[in-house]
Amino acid sequence: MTDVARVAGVSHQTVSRVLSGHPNVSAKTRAAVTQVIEQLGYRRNSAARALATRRTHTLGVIAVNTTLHGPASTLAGVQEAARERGYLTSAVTLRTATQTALAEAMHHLAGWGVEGIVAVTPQRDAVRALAALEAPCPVVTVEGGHTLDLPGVSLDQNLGARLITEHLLASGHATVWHVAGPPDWLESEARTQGWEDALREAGAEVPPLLRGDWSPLSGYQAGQQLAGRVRAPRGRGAGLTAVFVANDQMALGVLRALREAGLRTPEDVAVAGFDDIPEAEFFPPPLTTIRQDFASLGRASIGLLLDHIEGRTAESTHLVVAPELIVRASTARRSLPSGE
Amino acid sequence: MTDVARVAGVSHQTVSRVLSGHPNVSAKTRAAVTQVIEQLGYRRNSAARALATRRTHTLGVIAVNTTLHGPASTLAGVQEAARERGYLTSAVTLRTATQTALAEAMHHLAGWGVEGIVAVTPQRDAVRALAALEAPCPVVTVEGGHTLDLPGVSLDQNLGARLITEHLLASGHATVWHVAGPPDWLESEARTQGWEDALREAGAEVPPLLRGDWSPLSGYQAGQQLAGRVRAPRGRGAGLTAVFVANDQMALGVLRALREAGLRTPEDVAVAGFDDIPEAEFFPPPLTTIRQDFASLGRASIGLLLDHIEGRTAESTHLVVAPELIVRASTARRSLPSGE
DNA sequence: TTTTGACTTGTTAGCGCTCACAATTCTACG
DNA sequence: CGTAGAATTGTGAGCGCTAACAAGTCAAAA
Repeated sequence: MTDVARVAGVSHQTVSRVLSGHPNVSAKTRAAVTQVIEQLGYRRNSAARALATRRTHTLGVIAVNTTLHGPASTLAGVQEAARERGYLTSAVTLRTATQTALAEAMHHLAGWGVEGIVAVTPQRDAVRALAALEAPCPVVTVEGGHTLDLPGVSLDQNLGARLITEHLLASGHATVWHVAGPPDWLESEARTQGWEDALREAGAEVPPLLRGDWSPLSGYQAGQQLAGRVRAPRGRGAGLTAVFVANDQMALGVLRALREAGLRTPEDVAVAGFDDIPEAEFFPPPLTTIRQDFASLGRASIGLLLDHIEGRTAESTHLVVAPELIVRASTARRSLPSGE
Repeated sequence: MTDVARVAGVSHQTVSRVLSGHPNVSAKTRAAVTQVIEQLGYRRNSAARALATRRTHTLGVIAVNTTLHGPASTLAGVQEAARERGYLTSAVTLRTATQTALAEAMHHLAGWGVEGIVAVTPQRDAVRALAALEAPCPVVTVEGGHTLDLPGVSLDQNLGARLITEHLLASGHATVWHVAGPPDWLESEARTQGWEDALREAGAEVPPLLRGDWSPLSGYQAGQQLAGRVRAPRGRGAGLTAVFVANDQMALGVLRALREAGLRTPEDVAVAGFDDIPEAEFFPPPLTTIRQDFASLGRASIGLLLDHIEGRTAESTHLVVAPELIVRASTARRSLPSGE
């Protein structure tokens, strides 16, 4: 910077002013300095800047399971939004969101002086641990629910589940079964709740719940159980004609199990998923599901976080994004209620 | 730091020495200082440190398409390895790897004083652009091929394709068709090459090439063409009994197209993929594929990069990792060659 | 006891930047 | 033409840390 100042024949402070876009610099000086900067290929040292301003302009991201479609897309949205607004992001990927792992991640980020943290931790325990941890900076959660007082953004999982369930009911099914995700995931619970609410409101019977762990394998196992129920039409499983699976990956497993049991989708059993992963359109058959705009979710979280950091009091500390129902072949309308 | 020094009754320099693990500090002093640090919850300011040492301990990652399984896993590996070695990573996600986008990303990272960059850019043009760009720091590529003089790590795509092809030939197929990825992707070309080599070595006919763009949709379209060939057994398509698809997502599309055309997998046409995405095991039918250890790839790239940065002359500037063949139902052995 | 050398600790000067303030120049009006 | 007020530029200090050197301490050898 001193070099630039010398060559341009001004003080280092003037160079600094040009770089920061300070208004009180004459057009002539600004042009001259800009040209020298260009010519010398000078770049302002961010460490020195951070030291002097006490602002690192760095944000941290803590995420679990970033190899999955949802978190990965969210991450991309977060990064992009932060970059646009002049911040550096650094992500820490956790295998499991234990209290210690979270604390360690936060410690790591804090060591680098991050000014804020976006936590993509959709598990109830993780959010609780996060709230318990005294953070050295503002924290915003993505899909963290709003039970605790952490600000955050989330998708209206409940609404999504209702949309799916109502769609299936409207397609002529007497009721809808549900394969839920792990009970400690907030998303999982919200989807289950939405499903149950929609059934009750429609006056439909609420069948027993099946659970998986989001993996295709667990969906497959749940699917085998479901297939068994269909085949034994007496008792509680009677009338199993539609299933809402809590995510697309498990739905893939369910579809396989049903197929192996000789059941057709959607003729014998309609199946719907949740997430709209890119593969969903090519499942056997193409899957009805709920599209989540993860990237927007990520962007929104950055907006919220920067509102906090940069002092704009965010009136709404909680943003909820609406989902979109994508209807495909796996829930094609049944012209005649079966079994009559 | 001054506070810590005051409370511990030593100079700030001694505190610095304790923090840096300098050997010449008496055990007693070290213990005392450590305790005060603990007590005050002191954390060394990384900006000041970077300013004084002229080392930011920050690495940049440039990646395309991070929402896909491969890049996302690689990213996770990179991050983890860097964190273990005391570096901060910052990722920039690009939609498309154009020269300008790459330059901008590099500029962004350079502005933050990154000491090295890992580029996950598997496209030929991207690597070329990267090589042309004069980087402000060492750059290591992942899946960037070794045609240019950028150091990097990659998986032996060629070998993977050979394994698949040889497996299919060994299963009793006269030859193997191939649905390739986009021609400007290095991975795509290497897989095509491996397939072709294996066929030639086995003395099998090399059928015409089909191409997709990695998406399930493009696989579906390719699958429709393939199905047409099977149905019209005169001419060049005769004997189409096995297909090697260049990635699992396209394979999903191919499977759907074949199924819709009334062809059974593997009885009528065997299908194999590449990548081993988590869903592959639950495809209809479970997909034979090549498993890639993306996380190790990411870790290896960090190893290579730090070798460069920290001055250890890396003898091998190019690492190649071996893939693993995963055999599943989609290529079940055919007991009798069909059509005889 | 004295001296030597190794070990331990303290002192000073920046790293490259921004902030607050001082100094200078320019503009406009009486 | 003089001067207030604004606009522009320069000066010095300091952000929190480490590198290099200086100084002090202690043990063992002479």
